[in-house]
Amino acid sequence: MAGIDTESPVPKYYQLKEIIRDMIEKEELRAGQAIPSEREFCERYGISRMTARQAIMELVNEGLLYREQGRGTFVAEKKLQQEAARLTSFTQDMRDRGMRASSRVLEMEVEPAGPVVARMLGVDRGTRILRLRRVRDADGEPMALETSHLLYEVAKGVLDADLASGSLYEELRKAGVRIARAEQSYEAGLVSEAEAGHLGVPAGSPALLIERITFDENDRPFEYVKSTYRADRYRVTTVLHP
Amino acid sequence: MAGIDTESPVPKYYQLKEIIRDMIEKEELRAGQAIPSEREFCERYGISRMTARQAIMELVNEGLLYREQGRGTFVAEKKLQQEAARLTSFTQDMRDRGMRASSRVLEMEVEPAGPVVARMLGVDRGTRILRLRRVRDADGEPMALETSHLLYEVAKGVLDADLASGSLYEELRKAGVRIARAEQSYEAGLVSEAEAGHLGVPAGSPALLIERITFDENDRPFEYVKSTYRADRYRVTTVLHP
DNA sequence: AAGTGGTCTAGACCACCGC
DNA sequence: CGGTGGTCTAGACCACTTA
Repeated sequence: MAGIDTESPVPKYYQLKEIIRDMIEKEELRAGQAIPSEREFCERYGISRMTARQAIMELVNEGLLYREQGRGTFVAEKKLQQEAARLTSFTQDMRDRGMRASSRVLEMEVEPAGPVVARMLGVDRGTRILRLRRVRDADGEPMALETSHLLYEVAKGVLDADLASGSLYEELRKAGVRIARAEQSYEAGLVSEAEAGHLGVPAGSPALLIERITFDENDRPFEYVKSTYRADRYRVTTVLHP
Repeated sequence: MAGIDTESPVPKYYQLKEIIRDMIEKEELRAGQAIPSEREFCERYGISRMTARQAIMELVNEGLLYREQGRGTFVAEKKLQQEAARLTSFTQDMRDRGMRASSRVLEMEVEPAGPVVARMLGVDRGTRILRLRRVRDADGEPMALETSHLLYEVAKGVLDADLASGSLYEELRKAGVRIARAEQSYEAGLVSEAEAGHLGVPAGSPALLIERITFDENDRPFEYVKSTYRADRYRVTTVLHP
């Protein structure tokens, strides 16, 4: 990417975005380092300042860069780049937190949907559901207790996968399920007697209860998950905008 | 908000943002409805198109509006607005949940920043801080206990505002503080002996602990808030994307 | 054809920062 | 002081939608 092609149907500001992204990816620019100034880009590529500005502002919005009045524009740290709440698997979530994820399957059964699960997944009561109950460990110690309810039609392709080590989402993606979005809720609760042993904390300890409904690309829910996270090991951070 | 004040130090594009936000809040514009065109705003307020455009683009980025090429710009549905977790005041949050917010001020003092507050706000220890401790009620019943630490330099303009009924953010916005983003974390915990009376639940009840650092448009933190929400009345929902 | 948003120009003045 | 980003102007041509 040597320069900007004026003849191209691709907008100039977009070409500049790609150029800057490339520079960062190739580590010509490192985290914390200043990128060339707006006026510098104008001269170098023969574009107007507003155009250079649009490219830079969009990258700032995406979290790749940050600006400081009077000083310059800088490459953001990786952790700042992941600001927005992303839909990730437990495996990826733990990796981001610098821990190693593993799992132990407690139960795995095909059963008819009960009233709650049927409502959450928008299917008739009695529809076949794969229920999967797992202890999720981080660095070998219990982090959460998780119960997934998957549409059997979707999940049957992953029945024989090794769910102890691998990621369910990884398996689903290989099976052609494209995840579009999820609705997730956070609530505080207490660890029950039944859960205490699996989580390795006393009953009555605080716990973060997370519920999630995951939708495929046709906006159909295919998974309903309830998790109990140990409050002493887990917190959620997000960035909010006005 | 009748028009745009050319003499004001507040940028024109930001004044226009406020005007559009107001129109939506007062339901002069409803979800799915088109807002005036860019050129219409230019004429109405005597500003250039790029300025009107900047205001609109930022509101699109924030999820309040969406644009369709050749058709116009429209007000987003509420549920779409909340897709990316939005930064709202307690007052607005309760309104969205169909409840009426009110507050009781427990403490309000100017004091030097301690080590934790100083670190969270990125200032020197001893910097003057306005500490505001409030019970936040929803429909007249306790919902949360909230302690705000505000930079005194920023907060002094709102000292005499009626914080019992009004929104702190509303007051800050009137005072010219422009909120850019916030970092918020969720954690589970238990209600302490000291908090139990204020919240109207027994000590040891589950509680959602929310911490927030709010940044102005220069990326300077000006507020650090710790809140304890009753788990039986409050849960947080967000939409995640892959 | 008229109106919308999408892109772009070539300037301008300002506030802030570091030297 | 010179350089940076922040704001703003008054135009321009384009692609797209709707009528």
